[in-house]
Amino acid sequence: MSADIQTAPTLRDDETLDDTTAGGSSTLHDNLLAGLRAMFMASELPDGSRIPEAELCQRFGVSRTPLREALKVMAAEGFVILRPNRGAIVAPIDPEEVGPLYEFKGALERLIGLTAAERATDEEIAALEVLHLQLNEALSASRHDDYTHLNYRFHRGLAQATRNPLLIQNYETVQQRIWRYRFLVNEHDRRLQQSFAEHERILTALKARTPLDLAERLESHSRLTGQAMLAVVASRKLETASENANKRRAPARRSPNPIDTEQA
Amino acid sequence: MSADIQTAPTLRDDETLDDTTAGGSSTLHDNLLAGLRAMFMASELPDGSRIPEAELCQRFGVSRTPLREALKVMAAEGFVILRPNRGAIVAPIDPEEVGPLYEFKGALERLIGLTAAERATDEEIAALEVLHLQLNEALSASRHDDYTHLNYRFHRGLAQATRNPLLIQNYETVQQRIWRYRFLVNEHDRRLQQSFAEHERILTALKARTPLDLAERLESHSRLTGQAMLAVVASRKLETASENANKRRAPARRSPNPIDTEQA
DNA sequence: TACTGCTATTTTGCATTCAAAATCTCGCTA
DNA sequence: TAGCGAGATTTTGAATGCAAAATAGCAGTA
Repeated sequence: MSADIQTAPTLRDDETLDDTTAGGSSTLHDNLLAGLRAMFMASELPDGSRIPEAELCQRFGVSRTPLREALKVMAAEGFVILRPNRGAIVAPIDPEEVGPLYEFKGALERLIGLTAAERATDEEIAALEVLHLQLNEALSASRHDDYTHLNYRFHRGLAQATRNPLLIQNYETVQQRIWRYRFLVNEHDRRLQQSFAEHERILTALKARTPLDLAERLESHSRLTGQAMLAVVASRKLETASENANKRRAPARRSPNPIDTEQA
Repeated sequence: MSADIQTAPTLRDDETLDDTTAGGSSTLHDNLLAGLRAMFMASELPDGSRIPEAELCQRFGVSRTPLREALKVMAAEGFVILRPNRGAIVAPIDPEEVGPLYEFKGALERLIGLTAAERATDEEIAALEVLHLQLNEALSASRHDDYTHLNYRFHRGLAQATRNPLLIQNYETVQQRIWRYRFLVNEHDRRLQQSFAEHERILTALKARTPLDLAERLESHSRLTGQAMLAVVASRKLETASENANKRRAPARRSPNPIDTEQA
């Protein structure tokens, strides 16, 4: 009866940590939720766009009932906005939410640092080191997209090392919400170099298992990234302020203009 | 067209801060969600008990569809556990989750302290002072239940002063999840006295608008409460460990045995 | 041509229905 | 009497149906 023991205590790559359905036997609803989340992570749906129930039903091959259930959950998590009688839309990209998002994330990072330093297993630390090496490779090769993905996994791994399910879940959600704004900072080499240097120190603190130190470095890392994003948002805002004098209904769309401000 | 301006900037008492449906026109689903949350706050459903869809449908006068939608959301928030094909149950009281819950809450408290100290309006501070006075009255009169409710509102008010919607929402959820465990500490006068003293210092720091100080006091206040609960949990566990040698399926039910350990 | 108001179509919210799964009932056997 | 199993009943998960709301289309007017 016992499942095979080959479940190594390393960082799993993709998983839908949905603690809501005990047992794990997949209901249609849960698969849908996973599928939708994947779509969001892949940025398949343009932000602000209406979510056509019918279309998605087709795509996933289900009826409207389970789809709508999934959308309600996504709405509760902030990825979707439900307008009564007017359909669901992908939560619009809103520069205003970057601040609160990072402020909140900072608090979680700190807790992650405090607890992961003490609770991470040696295996987990080793796995994080591997990720760190891959991060370095991606950076050297200027594979920015890889870097971003690896970075995501690195921080998720750290969160998981805390053993606090509530923290893990909430951190994951925040990460996913921030994911949509990554274009604000992604392609910029300078910030990436800096970010990697911060990771270096993070890993050091983790290996030293010094909670306060790790907490401080994680929080700071997050804050710096957030500030970099906000700087872009701010410049973007100034830039579009004049343009939008005539053209209504144009909420700061993405364009290749990431970061070139000082980061401190 | 403009609604009346009489919406004073004080702390509102009861509200269902559900940012998920923009606009605010109530859908059945949302009312349901509010109703269910109210039921949970009122502890109307015994923990671990099955949630009879049919019954609740009757009670709320709706069909199963919107009810199930609401349950999915509650499940995502951790109040309900969905067992595929076997119905939903009220998330069982689990002493194991008190630790993670408070650990997480601590991180939020800290952020609340840091930000509320700077962002609270004078009106909000005044409103919190009023609550504080009422808290005092309740304590003096040994109206413990009132105290607990006022305490809930006090901390919610503080959270709202941060102006961070994400923080406000998550804090509210955590508060609600902890609410179910309040019996572990509630009726005990000693902890209440201590708690009130801590509030005194919190309010002082808030009025002085000293972020680090307020953060430290809030975090500490939360930690102490959490520790008090955990102490009860621990003693409860010891106590029932022997009893449960024979009687299976008895997950530490409530009984009048709150706190008498040192709190520090 | 730009705007208003009316009708047709689509989309949404919810109720109902239906098949599959789980639970219960009760007789049978050891 | 305790344990087991086949069938009936209940409950769940999901599809479908239906009324209300919103949207689109279009004719008429200024």
